[in-house]
Amino acid sequence: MILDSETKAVELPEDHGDELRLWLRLLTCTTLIEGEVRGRLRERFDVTLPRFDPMAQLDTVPDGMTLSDVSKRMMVSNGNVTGLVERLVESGHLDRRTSDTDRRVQVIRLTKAGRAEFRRMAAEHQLWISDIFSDLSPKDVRELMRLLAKTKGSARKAAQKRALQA
Amino acid sequence: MILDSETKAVELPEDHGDELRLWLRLLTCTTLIEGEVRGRLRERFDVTLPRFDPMAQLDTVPDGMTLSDVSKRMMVSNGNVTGLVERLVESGHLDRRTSDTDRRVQVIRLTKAGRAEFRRMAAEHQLWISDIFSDLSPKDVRELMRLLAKTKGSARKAAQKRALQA
DNA sequence: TTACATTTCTTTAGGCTTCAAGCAATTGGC
DNA sequence: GCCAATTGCTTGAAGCCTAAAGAAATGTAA
Repeated sequence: MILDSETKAVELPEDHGDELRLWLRLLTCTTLIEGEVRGRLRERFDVTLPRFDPMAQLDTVPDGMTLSDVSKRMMVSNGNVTGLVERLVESGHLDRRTSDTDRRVQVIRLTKAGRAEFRRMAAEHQLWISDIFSDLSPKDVRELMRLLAKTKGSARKAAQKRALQA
Repeated sequence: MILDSETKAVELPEDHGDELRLWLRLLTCTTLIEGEVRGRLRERFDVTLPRFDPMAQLDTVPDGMTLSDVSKRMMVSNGNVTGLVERLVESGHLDRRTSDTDRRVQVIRLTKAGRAEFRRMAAEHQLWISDIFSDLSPKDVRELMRLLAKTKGSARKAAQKRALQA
């Protein structure tokens, strides 16, 4: 604590460089891994990462979910999902119908073929990820999980704070 | 170690779920923070994140760099940078000229106005980042830096391995 | 009921991004 | 010198993405 001549606490201009460097490193890691996954998906299955993602969400449930659910889970805009789903329905991976109880709602789910294809891709995908992280010990993985959970919480809090101001 | 009836080592089907969960959490953190930064840049300065990024790269050097340098540092495609730079030159933030010694090379740098505007944005940007990570202790930050460095190395190694196969 | 707000999804405009192909300049053998 | 390979960048096609506006259905409350 620094005190000025009148013995009041004074704010020192803090250094925020560490956090910035941390953010840049986080971004580098994600970009690197995402690019690697994107490339392998294209090479191996001729599919794009944006097409893979909604299928991954839908594979976690048996009876489909709404467009809003998918867009929230993927953290992308609604309009984006509309287009992605359109193409995935077109290609036969997804099935789409209007909800019986609320005609605004579109329920989408994997077709049988879509789920089968996704499962094949997901199995390899998981091995790639495991390979990408292979230098990390189990302890590293646990510790990283913990710190990223903390980061996620902190980021959400900051986002919340801004949302309330607006 | 598991041995089968003939006393040879046997591979157990390993569980790779932890790494997958780690990757998803990493991705969530990045998406969350990126969205937050994007939103604040737009609100506060009416600028997009993709326009901010090349300026950040160019602010680190006094005399500009080549398009290739920017694209490598940003880890995006060459064609992408061509378009971004085009718009930033258009808006007066960047200055662009052909190299004297190699006429294929385009050297770009911040204009005086571009640098001034970037510095204003960067100062706030750093505070946002600091705010976003504010729940993390200095020790957390150091530890996360260390683990992400390890992750980066591991990912690069995996990418390298694949590049050699192709 | 009527009016208003909210929710869900689509549409539009504009910009971002990749991949692949292609052009021009340079470099490195020979 | 000459040719082939490489390097630096641009272009074109397709798809991805957001923000904002709008349409349709539902919820709420006088």
